[in-house]
Amino acid sequence: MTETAPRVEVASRTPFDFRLALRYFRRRLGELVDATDGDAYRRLLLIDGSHALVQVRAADEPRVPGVSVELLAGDAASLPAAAGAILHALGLDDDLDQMHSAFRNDAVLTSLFRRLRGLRLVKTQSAFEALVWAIIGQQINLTFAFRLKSALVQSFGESLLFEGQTYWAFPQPERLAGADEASLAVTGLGRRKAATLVSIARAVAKGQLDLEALATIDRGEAVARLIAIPGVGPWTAHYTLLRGLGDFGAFPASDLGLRMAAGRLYCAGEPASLSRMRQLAEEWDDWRGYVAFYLWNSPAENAT
DNA sequence: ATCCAGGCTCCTG
DNA sequence: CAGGAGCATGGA
Repeated sequence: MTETAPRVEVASRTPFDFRLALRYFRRRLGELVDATDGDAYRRLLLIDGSHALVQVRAADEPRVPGVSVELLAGDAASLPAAAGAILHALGLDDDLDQMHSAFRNDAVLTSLFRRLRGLRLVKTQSAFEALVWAIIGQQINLTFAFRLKSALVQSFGESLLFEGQTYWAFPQPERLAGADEASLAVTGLGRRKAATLVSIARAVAKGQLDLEALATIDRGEAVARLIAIPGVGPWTAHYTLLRGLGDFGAFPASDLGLRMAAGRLYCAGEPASLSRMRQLAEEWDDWRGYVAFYLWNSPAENAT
């Protein structure tokens, strides 16, 4: 079975709590791409065009924080790349100590960091994945957004059957580029989002749009380029930079969930106003996006 | 039917 | 640049 699966240990900076990452992946039932199985996270990656199904668990030795990455299926040669992808996605190199000390005089954030100690910003496997997910999630409730994502994944993503379970990779732009807008709209996306997704997928597939390269330029310029795409606004642009490219200074200030969570911490439960959000973002400075991820993971029932 | 949901666009002051 | 009116598309 899996006893002989190639595997590698990947170390993390401290603090790190794998259970919080797992909880994030489990936040909605029916998630196909980021799969969980008990205490394990499983994901089908495409590495150099071939399938690599990885299983991630907390490191065996709890005194050394990190994860073990096992290759359940695929070419053993792809294990290092897979481990690197997981390291990045789980944010194991993010310097939480630096963030903690930057806000050591901020009682609210210090309490939030303590409550979610070891939580790291979960990144997507590509900027394209974050952008597509953001577009799907615009102005609809999250439950419905997850359903739409599943439909998209099952139509355009590659899959692998392993031990009776089907695992899905997030759709490649090349595949989505060939989609028929009309039939995409039928799945509930709506004409506008369908058109936006297909046009982005085509631009990426043709090499006209290099989303990963946005990480190498000025944030303002990156946002401007994303917003130039019809159907992409500031919220989508910032979400993409944050979750897709790990730009901790990106911040979707208008996000409803953020405004609610910030409201619980700062505004007596009322959703924080946009101007308040901007003010908080100023305080949070280069860590504003990372703080946002903490807020998203700070549900009402956990509020102090 | 009515209001809401992890917005976007266009139009005003 | 801030604030507001439509707009789209299902859910509860």
